[in-house]
Amino acid sequence: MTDRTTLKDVALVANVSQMTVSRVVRGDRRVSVRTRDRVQRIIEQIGYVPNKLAGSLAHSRSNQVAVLIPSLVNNVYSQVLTGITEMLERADYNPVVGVTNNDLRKEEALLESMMSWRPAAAILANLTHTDRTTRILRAASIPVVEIMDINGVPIDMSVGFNHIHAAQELADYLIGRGYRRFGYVGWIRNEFAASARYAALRARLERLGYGLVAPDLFKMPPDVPGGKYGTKLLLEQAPNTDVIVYSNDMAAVGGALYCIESGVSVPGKLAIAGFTGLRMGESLPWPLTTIRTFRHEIGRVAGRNVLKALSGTPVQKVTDVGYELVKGGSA
Amino acid sequence: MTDRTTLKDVALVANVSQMTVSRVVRGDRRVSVRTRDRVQRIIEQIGYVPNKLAGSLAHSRSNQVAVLIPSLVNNVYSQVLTGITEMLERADYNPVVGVTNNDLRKEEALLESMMSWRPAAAILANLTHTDRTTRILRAASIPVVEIMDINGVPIDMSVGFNHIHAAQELADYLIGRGYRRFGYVGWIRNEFAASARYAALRARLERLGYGLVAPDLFKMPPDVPGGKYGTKLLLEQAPNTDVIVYSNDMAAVGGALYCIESGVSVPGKLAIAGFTGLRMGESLPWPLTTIRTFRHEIGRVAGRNVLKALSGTPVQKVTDVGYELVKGGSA
DNA sequence: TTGTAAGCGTTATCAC
DNA sequence: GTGATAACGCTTACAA
Repeated sequence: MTDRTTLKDVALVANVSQMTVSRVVRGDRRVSVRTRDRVQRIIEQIGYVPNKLAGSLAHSRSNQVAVLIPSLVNNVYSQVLTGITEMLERADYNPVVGVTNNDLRKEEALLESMMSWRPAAAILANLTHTDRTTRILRAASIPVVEIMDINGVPIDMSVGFNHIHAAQELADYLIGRGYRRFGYVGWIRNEFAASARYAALRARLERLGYGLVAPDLFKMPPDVPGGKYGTKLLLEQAPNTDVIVYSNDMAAVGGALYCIESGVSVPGKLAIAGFTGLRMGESLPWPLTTIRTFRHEIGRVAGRNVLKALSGTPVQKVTDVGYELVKGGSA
Repeated sequence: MTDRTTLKDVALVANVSQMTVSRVVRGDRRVSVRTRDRVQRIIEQIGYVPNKLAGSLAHSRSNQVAVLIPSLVNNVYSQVLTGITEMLERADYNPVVGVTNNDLRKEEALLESMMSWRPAAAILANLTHTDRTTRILRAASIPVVEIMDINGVPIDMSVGFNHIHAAQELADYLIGRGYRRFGYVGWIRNEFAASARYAALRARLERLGYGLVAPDLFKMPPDVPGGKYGTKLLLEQAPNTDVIVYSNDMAAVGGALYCIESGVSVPGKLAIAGFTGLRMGESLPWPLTTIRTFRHEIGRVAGRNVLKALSGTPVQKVTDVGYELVKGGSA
């Protein structure tokens, strides 16, 4: 409705055919240097911008990638998205972003809307989707990367780490350190990965005969104030707790602030452990014991896998970027 | 290359013309109820997904909005982006996201790439751009919203608040509280809004005869560890400092943690003030004095303005969503 | 090296 | 209400 300049306009001025201009634009070799230079100058002059709607339609393939993430407020996903855009931009792919708010129906609806753009690939979070979502993705037969969790069978490819192993390793470490009375703060409904970790932690502890006190914080966002408040609640409910595991480092920092403010000695009286490995945790008086995860790396690998798959390079189905148990001073 | 089902396929099965199917898909009233129902059933059955590449080309108008933001790691922008997507999704517009890393050249390059998709509108950060960026946007004659800063003349519309006023108000408040020896921690190069605030703060203080000590932290990210380390440096350099202003709340929390760890009493010995109003600041032993800004709201208003402009509703050029001085216990 | 012609899958327009 | 036809701006496949 605006950019009225088309290939034809350029061609007219340059006194060549549209095809020649098209070739110049796409960097096709089969154009004489003289012609190419002249056409390029004219393109600059009249400010021609290629129309990829038309291009992709004709080519029946776009350079857009559908990206569906659960949340942007959660720092983890912004870092993942940063990694994704970094890689995609290099190859001139544009991410089309949708935020699902951990709602599988919304994921489905957004995906459906995005599929109309015939994206070249799709990246989405977790391995759990509605049947319809899965069907749409399968039918599209484009590269699909499911990120964060690798504990299951991906539609096409998955990139992440094993949340269950991570939770178990943390549990074992804490038990090894002698903690016995566990508390948990910060789970939020519909966060698949967090739920999986919580379940794994609880299962591990139960098998070994230890309990896990978790106040009903399902609706509480696992951020700093939530962690602080949750800690207060938990300690009121179970004053003997000797270690609290938080669903993420933000909540753990909140717990740390509660302890500092209330004079609860850490880890002497109460130990604290987080999950995610935000840089913030390193700044506490005692470095936070946590599971460091590689969010940025997950994004980058997801992006790279998309590009590889699009260029026909074979890609491994499941990529485990791992995690790292950080043995801090807080537990 | 995949979804071979087109309008034609549906039309064939339904025994109507493509136009009728097209009307049904777009919810055009001028189709008999019977035909509509039948066509819709068939669409469901054979799993037809409209191709918006073709649609937008014919219609010469897309439902994509180009969104260019400086960074996703900075929580502020993820919140803004969340607000934007929320509004756009309601009207079935998809955001195409680019991350500029505060680099105007990159902004220009990304914009150029995105313009090929003939976005219906564009949202980008700040009022400073390359000449080329401005020219491209002007030439496109689509709604353009510049967010965060409103201190200047927008290309089309702007949504944000006055960073200079905010910085001045904070300065005046702190001076009113009796602080005299100011320190500053956390500015990062190329962050236009942060730079503007720093400059305004410094100017205000100088005019009133007070100095401002700022170690060379330009390359240091204004996050929690950066704030903690910067505070240490600053106090080594100027031990008499009685108040430190941080470029954002993350850095301020870092400063707070430094004080807690080193036994520096706040605000007795040293006062602390942040900027942005993250929830985290409320969890410190003393609520953080800060300037609360409305990131989510900025995003929502930006999105709403885009939708309004696209629907022909008149929109005000400059929207000031304001800010709020939070008088906490830390200063 | 360059050009011609036939799509790509929609929608606008105007008949019927 | 419904349908035929011409765009939309580009690329593919050939031809020259």
